[in-house]
Amino acid sequence: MNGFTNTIPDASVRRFSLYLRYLEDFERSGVRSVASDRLARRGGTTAAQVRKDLSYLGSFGKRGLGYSVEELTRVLRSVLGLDSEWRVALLGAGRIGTALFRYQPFRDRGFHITTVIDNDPCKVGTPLGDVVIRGEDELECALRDDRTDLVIVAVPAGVAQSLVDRVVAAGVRAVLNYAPTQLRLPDDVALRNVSMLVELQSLSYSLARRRP
Amino acid sequence: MNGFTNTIPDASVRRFSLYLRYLEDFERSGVRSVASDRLARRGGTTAAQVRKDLSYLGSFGKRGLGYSVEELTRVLRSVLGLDSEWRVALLGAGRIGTALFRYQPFRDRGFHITTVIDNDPCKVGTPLGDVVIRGEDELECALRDDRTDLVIVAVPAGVAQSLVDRVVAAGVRAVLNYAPTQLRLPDDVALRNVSMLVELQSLSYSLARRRP
DNA sequence: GAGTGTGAAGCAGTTCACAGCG
DNA sequence: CGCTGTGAACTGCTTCACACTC
Repeated sequence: MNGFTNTIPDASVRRFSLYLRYLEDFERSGVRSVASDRLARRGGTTAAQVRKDLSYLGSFGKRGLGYSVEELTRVLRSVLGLDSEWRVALLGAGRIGTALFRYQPFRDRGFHITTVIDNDPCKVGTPLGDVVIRGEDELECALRDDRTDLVIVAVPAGVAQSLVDRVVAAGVRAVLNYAPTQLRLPDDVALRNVSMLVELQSLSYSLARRRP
Repeated sequence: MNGFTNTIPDASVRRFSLYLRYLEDFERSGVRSVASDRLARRGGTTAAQVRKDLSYLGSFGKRGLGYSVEELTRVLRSVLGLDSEWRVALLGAGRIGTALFRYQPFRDRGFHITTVIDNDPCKVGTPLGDVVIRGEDELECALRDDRTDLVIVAVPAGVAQSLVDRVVAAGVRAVLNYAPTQLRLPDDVALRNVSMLVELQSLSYSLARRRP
């Protein structure tokens, strides 16, 4: 592995998150070193897959032994950008938004929700945890003042696009979208869609196939 | 297309959900007929992709014209199993669980949450919407009585596996997992994982790459 | 003419298999 | 000897290109 200018497949990056999760479990149970096939069994992949994924990051496995849990954890954290504290704005303080706001794993990983925006006048000015909910009209200045890196969209489909346009114009370069709509963004903005309905419907597809 | 015994790629099935969403928008705005490149532009794919996907379902486009919005909607609904009413059990009535319970798009699509299970004694016996929360000990009989087709897991990672083992033993064949853990299931049980952390971390990966 | 349906080509991610290091 | 790291083969999704139909 030349160690630079490589493009890591998206699928591998997503698996890094999973490996990290397992490694933290291993670390907690005092395991110091782990081989690719153990990681694979834990995560439902294959040993070759694990090694290929990790080889994108360099080569720090010990042959005949495996990977140092501590070292691999550190590398994955760093690659995934979990060394930095990311400043996150949450758009929408409805049920989904609130649940995300309080979701502990986000906080544990250094994602700090510093801004919450909602257009309901009853909510504006009230606190959500340690943050005061602000109105839509304050969007731009909130993003600027809080130096927002990343936005989580949890508003109804109808208003998502126009809000996100403003977010992008304000310079944010990463969007996690929970709204059930396809957002149009410039190419240089990273976008991830989480569609609960797509997942659920792909399950009902398998159920429907199963008993014809 | 021979119309039978074909395996539709998973990626296509997931796009079906998206196409359906767009078609419903089109239907609402009175559009009767839609060409592949219009669907593609709406969803950020290519026209060839749309046609290939739809060709798995048979061939009912009109050459020179496009697809009937009404017909295509009906076909996609049927393929995705949205004609049936699915009976869903929700495990975990915490913040995530509650938000999912009330999530309107699920209800609109015929996913009916008929059972809610939580192990918090304070919650057991209290209502969540139109359903009374039941204790963990009632899991098996609840699944049986309600003839559950599908289970949504929204409990902490630590208890997810053991609960799901019981769910599978009770005959449920589809699981939507929101718990941040890798579940081990028999091959004949359909599983979809939704990991909010994986998505968020893949965004922080792109952010970290961007400004080295 | 406009737009579908589809083999064939292209490409990306996965798996294999083995040389090489600890 | 065990397990990594990796080119090479493979698999499966995507894109292309064009014959065909309305």
